[in-house]
Amino acid sequence: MASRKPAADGIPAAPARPRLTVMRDVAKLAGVSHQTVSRVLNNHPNVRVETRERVLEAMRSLNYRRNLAARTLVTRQSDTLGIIGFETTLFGPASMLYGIESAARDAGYMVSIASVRDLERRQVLEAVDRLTQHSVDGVIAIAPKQSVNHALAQAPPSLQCVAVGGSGESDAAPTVSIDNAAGARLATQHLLDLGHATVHHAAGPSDWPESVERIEGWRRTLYAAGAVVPPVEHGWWDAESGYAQGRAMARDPAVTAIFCANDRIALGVLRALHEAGKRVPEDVSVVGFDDMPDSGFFVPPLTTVHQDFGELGRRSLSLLLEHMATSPEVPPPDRVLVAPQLVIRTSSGPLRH
Amino acid sequence: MASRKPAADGIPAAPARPRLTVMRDVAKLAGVSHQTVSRVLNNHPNVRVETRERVLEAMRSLNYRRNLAARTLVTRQSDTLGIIGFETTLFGPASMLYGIESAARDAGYMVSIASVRDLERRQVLEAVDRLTQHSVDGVIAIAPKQSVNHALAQAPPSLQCVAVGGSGESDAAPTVSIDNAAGARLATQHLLDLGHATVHHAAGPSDWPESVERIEGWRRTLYAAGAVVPPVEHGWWDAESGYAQGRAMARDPAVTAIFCANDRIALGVLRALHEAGKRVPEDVSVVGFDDMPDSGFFVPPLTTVHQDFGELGRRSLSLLLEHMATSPEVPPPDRVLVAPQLVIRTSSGPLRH
DNA sequence: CTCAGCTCTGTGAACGTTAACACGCGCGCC
DNA sequence: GGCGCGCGTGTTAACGTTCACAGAGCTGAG
Repeated sequence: MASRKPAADGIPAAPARPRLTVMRDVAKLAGVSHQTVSRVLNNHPNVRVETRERVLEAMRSLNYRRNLAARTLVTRQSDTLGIIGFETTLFGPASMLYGIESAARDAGYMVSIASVRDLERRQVLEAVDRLTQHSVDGVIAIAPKQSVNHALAQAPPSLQCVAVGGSGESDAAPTVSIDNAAGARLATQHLLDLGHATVHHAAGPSDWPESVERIEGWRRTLYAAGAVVPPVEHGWWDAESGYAQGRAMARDPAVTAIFCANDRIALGVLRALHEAGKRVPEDVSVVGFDDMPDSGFFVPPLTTVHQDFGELGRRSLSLLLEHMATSPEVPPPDRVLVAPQLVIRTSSGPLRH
Repeated sequence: MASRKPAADGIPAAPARPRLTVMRDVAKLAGVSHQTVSRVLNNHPNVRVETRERVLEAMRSLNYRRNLAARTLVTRQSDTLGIIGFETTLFGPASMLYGIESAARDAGYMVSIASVRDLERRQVLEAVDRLTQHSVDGVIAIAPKQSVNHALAQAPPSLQCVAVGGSGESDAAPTVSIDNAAGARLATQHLLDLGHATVHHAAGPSDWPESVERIEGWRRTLYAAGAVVPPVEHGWWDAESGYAQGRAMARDPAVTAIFCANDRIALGVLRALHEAGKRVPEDVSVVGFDDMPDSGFFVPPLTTVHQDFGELGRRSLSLLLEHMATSPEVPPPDRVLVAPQLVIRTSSGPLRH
């Protein structure tokens, strides 16, 4: 029925353009002007209910959808937000991405994504460029390294950006992140309260603000408690690095409590401890950071600091929207901190011999 | 320097529109018509090199960027692809997403994402609708459930879709997925070869094709080897489900080898085994599926079936592009299978008492 | 009664690009 | 020498919206 008939008249072939239904068609059917249709679409108040109803009906019967490209052309806004993604294959960034996307959808925005392989200025700038070219209305950068903020500072000033997951030290863009220092404090204090003389730290990379802030929080807490601050070695965010650090620590009998920069590192530490014949938590307590989906099923179930990545995404979106609403004269960029939460499972406990 | 001056003449305020640089400006500077600029931009052959050079120079000096919205309006293609995402917070889907996005970028496409909270027809259709409205040129659906294919069948026929990660049983769209049956065969045969009388299976959800195909591959392999096929219980894709299934299996002395539907389930199984005092692999061998980043650091390191999610993404993209290139008359949809690979670590071994 | 000021609607002109055609020029061929 | 043809370029008209106006009809105050 609905199949397109080959033009039966003299014309050899129909033009390649299928002629989609546009406002004019709706207008004609409803017996109004295209402008009235536009008004209905944009919820302009000054349309008689009766007229509006007629237009709506026409749109329905023609299965009309407005052409966003045309709209974007004239309004210069696309109802699309850009996300600069990094390592989005990992749980944390992937969750933020999801959180942002959900929130954006609820706010009526589409989301386009530009991943970067690494966080060099050039790549970030190129991502920004790709996004601008597709005329996004704003950008959220999953930006766990300083370099991103530097790059963002070079973005066209008309483009609103917010950075999520990084440090707030840049003045390039407002930032939303977990309160890493608070999380580290929670974890460290928990271990101290359990009676451990001090707490060792299996750290992340040295050039990631998240890692640095966790170290800082951990260090301060020890200092405040008058405990000795053991030296830290930096690693990557994965289990392999945790395993390496864990092996070293397992050899040191002074180590009775380890705060890991994230759950994956904790997984590696756990394995190293296991191989060294140390029991957790009887001999050594371990605490992670992130609360990945399965960390409750590590051996033993991991005590960890829970991050609400979804909340992070939502907050960053609302911050962006807020900044987009105010005029482009730059207000002092804010930093939003999301409070983390300690989840106590069985990998931490008092020292027992 | 480049700041906008307030109009000094009689006009009270500059119009809100900042007047961005357009083809006409470039044309004027280069002393050609805007059409020539367009030709340069689109690499039309019939432009004298000298002219092209002049235009390019003008574009550079004006920092011109073409307005994609206008281009989309007239060409009816946006150079943007849509992705329908599901559970993109998990490693597998997140990796596919990343793989698709990278491949798309290399092919000159932008990627917009529409997540669905669950895979009901209505939500999927709504996602398709959102994407069409933003005039994407094609859609890749991360579609691990049958319902998605059904929904896709209802999408406007002009919209090219490919489904990734699902079963190929639908005729709605071409599909690319891991060869789940082959993967299951690899795992099962490996355990059989190790000398186990039979292999138990910790399964995923019953309504996911991936899960069903893995069961099927496992079952066939046992059958072909003349081994008894133990009953399966379905669960979810997470460690919790694996833990529950693992506890039950730990009680059964006949269980000496367990093939898990994914690595997270394997993690739970490992924990259950550990708690029950069973040694892995001495008492029970365990094999997973996915090869998540840290499964090499489980206790013990997990033997598993490696999926190349990046390849999956690339293949689905090239399939989509291929289908977009051929005219809309629907060619019989293909199914592309990506071969998985067994990664042997230490969680599997011969039975030892 | 008149005129200002609402409410509702229509008309024409952007927006910035590509498509379709037209034109002038030089070249080779008969 | 005429003619056809390909090359490089310019001119004009879409594409489907929204914006800025203008105008018709009504209301109510002076």
